[in-house]
Amino acid sequence: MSQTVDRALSILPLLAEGPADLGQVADRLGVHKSTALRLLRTLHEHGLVYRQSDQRYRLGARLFALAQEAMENLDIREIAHPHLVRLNEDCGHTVHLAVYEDDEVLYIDKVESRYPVRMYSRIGKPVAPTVAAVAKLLLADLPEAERRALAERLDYPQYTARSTLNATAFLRELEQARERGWATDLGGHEESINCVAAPIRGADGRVVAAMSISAPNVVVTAEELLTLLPLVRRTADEISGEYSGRAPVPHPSV
Amino acid sequence: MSQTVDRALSILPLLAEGPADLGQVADRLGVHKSTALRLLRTLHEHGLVYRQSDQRYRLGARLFALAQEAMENLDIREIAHPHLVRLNEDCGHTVHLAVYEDDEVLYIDKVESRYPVRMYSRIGKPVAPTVAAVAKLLLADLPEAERRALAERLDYPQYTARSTLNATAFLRELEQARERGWATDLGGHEESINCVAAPIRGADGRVVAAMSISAPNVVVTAEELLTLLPLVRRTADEISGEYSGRAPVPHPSV
DNA sequence: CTGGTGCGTTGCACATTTTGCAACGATCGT
DNA sequence: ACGATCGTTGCAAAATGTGCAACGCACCAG
Repeated sequence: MSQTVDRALSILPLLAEGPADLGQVADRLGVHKSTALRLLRTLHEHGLVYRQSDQRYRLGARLFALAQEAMENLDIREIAHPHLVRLNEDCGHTVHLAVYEDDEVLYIDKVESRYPVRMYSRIGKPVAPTVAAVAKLLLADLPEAERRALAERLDYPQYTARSTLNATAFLRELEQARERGWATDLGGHEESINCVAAPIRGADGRVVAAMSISAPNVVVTAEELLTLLPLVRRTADEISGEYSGRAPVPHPSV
Repeated sequence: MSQTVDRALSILPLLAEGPADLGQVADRLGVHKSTALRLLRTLHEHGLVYRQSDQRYRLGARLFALAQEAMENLDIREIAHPHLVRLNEDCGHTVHLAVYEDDEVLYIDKVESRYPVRMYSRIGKPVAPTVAAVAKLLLADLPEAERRALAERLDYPQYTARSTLNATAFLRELEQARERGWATDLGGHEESINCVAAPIRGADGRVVAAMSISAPNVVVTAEELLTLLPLVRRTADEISGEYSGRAPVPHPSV
């Protein structure tokens, strides 16, 4: 807990909301203007913050570069990508890859169903953890204590009538996902969108990532989407096998 | 210039190279392990750094989220995107959107080619400033003093036989780009890839971004690509108009 | 043209924060 | 089971960051 660094880093989410001038930053940090100035200067030297022509500050270019490099270093992503593309070619729907990290679930790769890509557009954005199919699989694999603590800590926004209601219901869903080895989100986030997801496991059997197929009701019904489940699970298992370094892996004995 | 913050931020590019343990971080920072530990802890609390299961550190999730939000707040990008998509539909090639910021040129949007052969580039990745067509336009608009200083400061890697040779040649290219209002990269970065680019201007006439079409020789020759120049320029002008506020935009006049 | 207001910026003295040390504890491999 | 390696903690010294007050500058109104 370094106070100075803590203050400096607090500026970043603040600027993520939009550009701000020195006074605003100082106010929201609760420090003197001169202090805020020095912090901003340091951030600026590192390219994390940019000073636009009207002298206001906003997030800087290096942030993109860093996020980019970080992404490239995720080897699950490297390995999985060709499989995701192939799955997309087979079924035509949107394919997602997600990981869990520090109370958050986030997409790290995506293959669009519609146009030839606009990659990284939503990649990196945190996912609604209580409803997303991939989130259920990732959280279901946490140690029980942590899982329960997290379930209590989360909010349960009612995006739709089918959204997960509360911690109890959520834990039940996680249990089911863990037993079955797959999960769904049937209109829990957006009324007309369904997903089916399968876990990707490392050599030790722990879930390291999860992938899903998403499609709107207008294209395929939930029942039709469920028929793709074997395809998703097979793809996930192939990725698991490759990630573990071994040849195609057997079914996790459940 | 805050020493503590400076050290903490220096950790980020270091971890961007790949995961590292505490000792490695401390060594490369030139500080004591306990110091590095506290810095890493602070970064961790802010989600910029993640501690993986083997206890090594790597860049964290919030970095993605921040980069994401920063991207969404760039209104040039918002405005330009549909135009880029349309241009891509018309010509089929890869379309890029780039901005200049603090000595760096970087892509902030991209629409992939419909052709199987795609060029390698990534949103958020810094662009080779001495050869890229978009870079020439962006740098050509800098004030003369700054432009010359920058030209001297840059390296001139000889990616190919056609890469810009040195500062003098570069400044000449910038001058030409400024006069013509467009620029090209004919095999200057990768032997077989050509680009044509046009500038996007704000209400005051300053160049705020640049866009380009890129295509490999095997798909279209440089001459053929140049025939698309009017299309690129028209699209760029449309975006300029909309960005400047005086154009068919959602909100009517007030 | 002039006086005033709001903003970013600088030098400085104080003290709070950070630092390196050394010792502890855990984990892993032999 | 033992030693080596790595992460972690408390503490005293001091280096660093902090707030203050004054300055410069641009913009606006009188």
